[in-house]
Amino acid sequence: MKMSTKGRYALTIMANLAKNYKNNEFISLKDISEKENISLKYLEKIMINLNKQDYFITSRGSSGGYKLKYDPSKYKIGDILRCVEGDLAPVNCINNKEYCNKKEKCDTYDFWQGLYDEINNFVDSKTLNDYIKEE
Amino acid sequence: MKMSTKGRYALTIMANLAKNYKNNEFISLKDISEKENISLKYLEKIMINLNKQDYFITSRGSSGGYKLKYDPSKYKIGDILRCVEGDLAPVNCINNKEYCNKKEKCDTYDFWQGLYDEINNFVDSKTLNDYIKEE
DNA sequence: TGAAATTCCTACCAAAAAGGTAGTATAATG
DNA sequence: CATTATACTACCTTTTTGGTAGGAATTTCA
Repeated sequence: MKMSTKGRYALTIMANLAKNYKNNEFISLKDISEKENISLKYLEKIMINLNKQDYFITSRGSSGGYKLKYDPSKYKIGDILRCVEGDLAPVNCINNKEYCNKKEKCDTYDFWQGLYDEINNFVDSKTLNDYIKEE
Repeated sequence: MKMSTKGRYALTIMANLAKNYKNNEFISLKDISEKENISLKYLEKIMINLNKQDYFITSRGSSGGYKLKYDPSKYKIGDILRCVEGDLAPVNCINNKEYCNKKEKCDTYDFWQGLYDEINNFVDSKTLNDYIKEE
């Protein structure tokens, strides 16, 4: 039950931007790519998803890049992860009635629902602000 | 971040055996396979992993099968899942120092560790007894 | 003004993991 | 001794993961 690199790298990107929030410069993906040793092209691809949200102010060209549009405390880590990973349900039958057509609820359903709630509660209780505070 | 069918089916198998604990008959995988509509051969493969633990009394041949060796309350769901899925860490760098050779701890490390703890605490707080009580 | 730097966008691809199937040996029952 | 069930090994197809490649469009800066 692993988070994919998409989720991990998305949080890494956001963390880098959060740390730079008070400094008013743009941060380029190239900077993050070099600092974190992750392929630039792969970061770009992940950024396409993140950028569908109302998360950033962007600028192209030399000395361009991204910066957070809002205060870091406004960004729930759960939202960031769901944005690139999709729903965080540990099994498909949660939130997806078409996946399982059994008439009766499975014996194991409540357990999976409980785990799902636990995961969501945790990731939604953390924001980018909590995160950079640990510096 | 999905649990694989191995984890789901393993819990399904164990739940079936737990429900049958007070009845002293063996339950065959064929019974479970038909009841739950899962391939028998796949269940056998999953059972090979579970059977490496000291979980069952088994019997081959006609009217054979499996039954739980101990009281259902002795089986933590976390242990069952880890048995077939491996470690439940959401990212590889937890519990696997060879995976990441960075000298300094990543900014995101504490978040992932926290999620890992949350998941383990939940799955280890549930046993097969909790589970069948919900019937 | 033009070269360099950067985001933005689409397509493709190789390796790994998921999710099985097949076949056979071994053991117990009736 | 036929049937039923576990025990074990090998193989295989599809999907997902984790990228790469190439080339716009846009902005800056020398």
